[in-house]
Amino acid sequence: MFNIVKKDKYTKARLGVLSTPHGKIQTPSYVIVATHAEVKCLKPSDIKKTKTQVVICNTYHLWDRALKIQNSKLKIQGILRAKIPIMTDSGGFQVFSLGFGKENKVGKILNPVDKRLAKSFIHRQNIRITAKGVRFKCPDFAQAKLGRKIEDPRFFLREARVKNREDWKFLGPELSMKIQEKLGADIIFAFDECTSPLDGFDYNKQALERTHAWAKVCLREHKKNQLRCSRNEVGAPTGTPTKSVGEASGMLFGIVQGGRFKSLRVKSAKFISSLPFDGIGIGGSFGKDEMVETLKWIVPYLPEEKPRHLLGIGKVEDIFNAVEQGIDLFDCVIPTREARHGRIYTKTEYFDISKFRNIDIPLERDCGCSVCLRRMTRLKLYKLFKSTKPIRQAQGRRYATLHNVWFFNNLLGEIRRSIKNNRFKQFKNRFLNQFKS
RNA sequence: GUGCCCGUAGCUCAAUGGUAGAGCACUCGGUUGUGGUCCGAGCGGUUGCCGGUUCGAUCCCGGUCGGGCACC
Repeated sequence: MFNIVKKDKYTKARLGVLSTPHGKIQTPSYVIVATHAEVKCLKPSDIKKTKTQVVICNTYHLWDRALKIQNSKLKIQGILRAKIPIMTDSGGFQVFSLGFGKENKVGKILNPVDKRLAKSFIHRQNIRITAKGVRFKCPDFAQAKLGRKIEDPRFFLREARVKNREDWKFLGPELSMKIQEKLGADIIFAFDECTSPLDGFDYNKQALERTHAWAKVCLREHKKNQLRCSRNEVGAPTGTPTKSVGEASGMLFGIVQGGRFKSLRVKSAKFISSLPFDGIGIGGSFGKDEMVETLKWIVPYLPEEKPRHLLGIGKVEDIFNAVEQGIDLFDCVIPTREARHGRIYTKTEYFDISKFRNIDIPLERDCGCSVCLRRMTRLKLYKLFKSTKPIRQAQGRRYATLHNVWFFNNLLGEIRRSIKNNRFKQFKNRFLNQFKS
């Protein structure tokens, strides 16, 4: 259930409220990433200290855990205790990140260096994509940790078990829906194929056909699950759904793909919009400076009344640009990952904490986050990050994460207020002028 | 006092009679639907000191200084 409260007079920005079984989300909103059902470095009780309204977990990474769940109630421990709305991503991005990105060392945002280094032949050895879905090679966790856990004797036992297991795992739209229903999130995504920024038109065209076919499968599966769900709830013998789409179980968002090609993006926007999804996700790869252009192609074809989620974006500047183009939700690893790596965001800059060994000033002036309120200084945080004691390092990462997540959620709060006051554009210009990226 | 072992990058250690390597630390970049301390690059050395053997010694030999262990 999505209500648009206000539309900005001067841009496409809009203010809304997205209602879910676990609470309301004020939009535009940042969605904090909790891939493995936890926000890394934070305790569940920390999450509410960060103004977080909603988190996103990942189907692929919770695959094994999800299938052990017996009933369809929310069982994602950790996040469950935070009692906030949850999204789950479908696993479609892992088609790119594990199958292509890892192998070719290319991110979904293509920067000029990657472009220069781009190989003419694109490897996709770790995945096999068919009309029915995707086979992933050696997806097990332990495999990737080979280097790190080599000294742990228990590792070899684990390793032996992995080797005996099936080397390939298959994920398609049906299974993705099943896993996401098991996880019981408030908002789930259709299974899609995220292509690489190096893929050409022909490949993207084929991939888009798959994504569109899978979108229909996802809707069909989702409807089945809802029928089952509503029957269970009222105990009625017939399968007549008593609730509208998006209420009985999680809302389902379709995903627009099409890579860097206008005709494909437009085609996808029209097609996904024509289907009875509860919201629209925008996925895929962009060139470094092509995001706004891509949104300008897509957004005019999206239904006004449905929420729009831009997948995997946000740097500060990108957020302002996306909101301006009419985006309501984003998720991104930037606040959490950069915090763990000692990059701290403030209203005027983002800086590396390792450069503050001799300077003792507040983390940020006039910041309301729980860490700054406890008078954390850059020197103190520096010492935690540089400590030889793992527990102190973990403390440092936790404080950095608390601060960064609060910063981004608070920034979105300020953006919402500016839209409410018809001052979005001024706020954007003022903020970006003083923010050194 | 006698015997044995060890002195190599800021730290912990490799290596070989033929241009001395790694990890950590440090410096600078990077991170966009997360495989949790990440990724990339850079800086860094008269191999304790003095002599000898050798075309060539960090390595072999002698001395010396410093550290450790054992014994008297």
